[in-house]
Amino acid sequence: MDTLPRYAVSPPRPGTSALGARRAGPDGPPETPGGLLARKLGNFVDLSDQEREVLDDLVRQNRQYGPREHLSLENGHSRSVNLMLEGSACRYKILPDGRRQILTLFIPGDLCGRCLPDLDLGDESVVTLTAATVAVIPRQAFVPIVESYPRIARALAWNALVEEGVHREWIVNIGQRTGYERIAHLFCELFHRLSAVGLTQGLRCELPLTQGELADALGLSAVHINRTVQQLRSDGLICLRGRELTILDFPALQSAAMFDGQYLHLSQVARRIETAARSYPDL
Amino acid sequence: MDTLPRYAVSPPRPGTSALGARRAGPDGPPETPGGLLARKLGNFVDLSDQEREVLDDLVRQNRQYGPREHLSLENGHSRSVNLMLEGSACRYKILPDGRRQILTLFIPGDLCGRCLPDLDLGDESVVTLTAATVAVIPRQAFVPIVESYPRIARALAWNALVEEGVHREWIVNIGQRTGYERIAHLFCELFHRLSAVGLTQGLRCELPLTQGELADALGLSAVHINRTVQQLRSDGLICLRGRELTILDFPALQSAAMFDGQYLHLSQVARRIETAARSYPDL
DNA sequence: CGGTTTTTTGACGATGTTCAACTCTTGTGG
DNA sequence: CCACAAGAGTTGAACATCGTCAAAAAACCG
Repeated sequence: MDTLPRYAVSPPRPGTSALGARRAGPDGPPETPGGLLARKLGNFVDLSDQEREVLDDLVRQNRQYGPREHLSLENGHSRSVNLMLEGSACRYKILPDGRRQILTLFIPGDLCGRCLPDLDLGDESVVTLTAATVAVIPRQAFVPIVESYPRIARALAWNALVEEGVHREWIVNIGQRTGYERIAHLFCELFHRLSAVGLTQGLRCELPLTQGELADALGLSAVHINRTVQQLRSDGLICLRGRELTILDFPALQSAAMFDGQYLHLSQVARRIETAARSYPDL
Repeated sequence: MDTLPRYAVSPPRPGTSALGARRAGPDGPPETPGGLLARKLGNFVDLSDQEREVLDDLVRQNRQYGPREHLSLENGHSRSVNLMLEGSACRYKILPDGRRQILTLFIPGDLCGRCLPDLDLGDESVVTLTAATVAVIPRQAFVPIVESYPRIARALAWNALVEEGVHREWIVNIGQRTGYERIAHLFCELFHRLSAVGLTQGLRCELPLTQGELADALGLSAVHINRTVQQLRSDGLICLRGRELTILDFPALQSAAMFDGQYLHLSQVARRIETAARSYPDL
């Protein structure tokens, strides 16, 4: 209800983010671009080395934007799918009077656009939130892969179903939780997802949104976001300086948010975070 | 945030509704049970008579609950899909402290549960909101049909995509619109969807939820729903007596809600409603 | 009818918004 | 390197929206 969609169509915006500078997450070797997709899908299905390679090729063989640009990504109606490699983006919708609702957040590893069938998305659009690199993969390129590799097909289908599950969880979040709980919940979700692609260190990660964008994602005003974040800080749950988010007390944050990560289907990640939370009791 | 999930698991509830008593909608012949599914999917793809028959057989050949019972429908994790024939149902999720959010409303013609792949839905559940009749179709039964009838396959896929689109629209609705706008928007959506399956007469339909359930669907309190509905009444937009909803001024309702039915992909319906709105300027 | 659910009402309080100004940071260009 | 501009974060005060509690009235069901 605040920030007007200034970047609705395309004008670039000064890049600020280092989200995506993945040298070596605490949990895996440095990645090839396609490795990111393999890692993401590996959360849903065990992939063989060959299958990983197929995915890697898929990404390598397709056009890739240069690093760190601000783009206005095409929406799902187009003939291609965007794989986020670095940076973050969102899908949003604006009401006639300018209010904007962010519908989906995309972080590295996320596919924005459905791989197989897709519909005209109407008045929904996609823009980057930070400087970003994306691989643009024609939808057709998925067809032979899906036909020859049923496990990849299944993983892609699951990926889409999980994305839906996230939407349903957002409905719960916005519909039922207070501002305080909502923010806590989004932080939990983001941390889990970032961790799944190796973009966290300990209990620290980069928050891929400004407070104004948080407001548009959570259905709150930017001012209220600010005040509530301060509340979270003074309650000792998080430390947020600039874009750097550190979770100081993960159990407390999760319980304040009534967060249950089940819907993300990232169970290994959940376990890893739990141990991290134990080993970094404070910082 | 009000009504606790009294029917969370199964206990039946006195049937009240006549939703689904479709003799002959103003827009089509009396239907066979499967005709309802054909009509629904026909919104997305033109179906041949043969394809309609296939769908009809699919429904006829599979177990069907007797009319007018209250059921606790299994959620999508199960091996079957529920086709609503009469009555209404919803998918919901409850937070640990009892707040409930309704995620999806099902009306006749809706499939509750994905036809092809599906995931464990976690802590989401489905219950009927009124007495209902559903056809329980094993997921496997779809496989041969999808393989032999690509147009049906496409229609089913579209159906799923539209359902997702509805979820995204609900996020916008709950996140950005005021209570007044939210209710108006849901009324518009429901009227369109009911009209698509022939469950409206002129500008009248049966509202398949109580005010308390509306509250849980829209993220408002039941009291606020009540007051806001009164506002809608006194503004001359609707007439709501019991479960009977009459839309008195469709253009005004739509514009108050900033409703754009595009996301429902029911364009023929939208046109039909428009003419109805002209021919029944008042009642 | 008699009990139950649903709708309605009132008073009060909490949560969240608006507007406007100010500060801080960050990136840019001189 | 510094000055500057622009975006982002922060603050206060007034206000609107919406929730809670409690109780009554109305509608509905068997």
